[in-house]
Amino acid sequence: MVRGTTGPGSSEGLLFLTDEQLRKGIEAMFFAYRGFTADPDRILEGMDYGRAHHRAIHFINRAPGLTVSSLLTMLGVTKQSLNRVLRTLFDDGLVEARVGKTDKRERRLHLTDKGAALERALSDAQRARMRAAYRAAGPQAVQGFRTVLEAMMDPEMRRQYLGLLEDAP
Amino acid sequence: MVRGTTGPGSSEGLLFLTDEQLRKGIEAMFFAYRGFTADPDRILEGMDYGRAHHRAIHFINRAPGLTVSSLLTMLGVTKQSLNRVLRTLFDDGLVEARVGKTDKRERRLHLTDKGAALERALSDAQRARMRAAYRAAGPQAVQGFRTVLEAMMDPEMRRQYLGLLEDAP
DNA sequence: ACAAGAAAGTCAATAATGCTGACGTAACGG
DNA sequence: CCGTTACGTCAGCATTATTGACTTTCTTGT
Repeated sequence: MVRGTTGPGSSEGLLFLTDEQLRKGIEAMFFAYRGFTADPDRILEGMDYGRAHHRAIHFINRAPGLTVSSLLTMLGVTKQSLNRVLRTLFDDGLVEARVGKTDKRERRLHLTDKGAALERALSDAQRARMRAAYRAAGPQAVQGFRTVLEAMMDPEMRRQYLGLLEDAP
Repeated sequence: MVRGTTGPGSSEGLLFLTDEQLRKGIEAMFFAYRGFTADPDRILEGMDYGRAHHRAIHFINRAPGLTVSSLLTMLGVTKQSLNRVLRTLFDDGLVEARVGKTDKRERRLHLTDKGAALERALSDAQRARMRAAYRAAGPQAVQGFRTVLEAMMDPEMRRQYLGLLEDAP
């Protein structure tokens, strides 16, 4: 479906990028992102949490012991905004903060068992969808998918993203 | 971390999908979507509009003469939510509604010249980013990108999406 | 012809997520 | 000791979304 009118360019080295093709890409992003968030949203709905909580939980699980300000940078929100979310996660015993060892001003964030359980539920759902999409699309498509997404990020975000890939704990 | 020297599976027919690989895909979606919306957001900020207005304008431009309920379905929001957005667009003279020809209950939505101008500004910015990403990634990657995104949509959204591709008015 | 129902608009209340600005506390580092 | 950093918090506000209830206008099936 990508080509339609195009045909050419697709297989060769040249890209014929019509506005029409670009718009299809834009709409694909829009609809796909809805699908991407649909499953976790469904799980979270009615349990007093939302997407913001999911994102916080995701990154705390991804890099246990990260500081509040690191999380702030990753999520790209203000500390006031994040704080509201973190407070409910503390209160509900999903996340705990440990005072930094070398720098006692820092709060190192960790998931509790309860928090890890919710994280698993959320990411299982999201991974299942991702896995299905990957399977349906095939290996080459997966490679291309990641490549385009990476190119679409702001340089700063890309740095974040690649940074995450490196520092395997 | 099975991947490391990945190589495997990538070129053959088999997919080795570790949780680690899937998580990378998930984070790529997250960071890329931020980039995807960053440029239009920048344009809209401080002019009293937000992402919701952008989306409405996009689809009205995409399918001029569409009805309110079609737009509702595409955007996946409630009519009360959409109405607030549409009202400001009417008031500011960016969108106009024409009574349906065969069914007078319908309001067929169109962009005014002013609305079309804003649409162009918004989509130029978004297309520029998309074009740059496509160029950087190459033709094969573009194909894969669209394929995976399509597979990631909910079936209903995919129908919408494919429907849009066909009915070029 | 008339009732059922669809398309659209509206009022009101509520929630989640984001923002800015202003302060306060504790701890690090020179 | 003093400036800066890390974090938390209070207050106020905007945007985008939700549900529920109700009205007007118009189409359609019996």
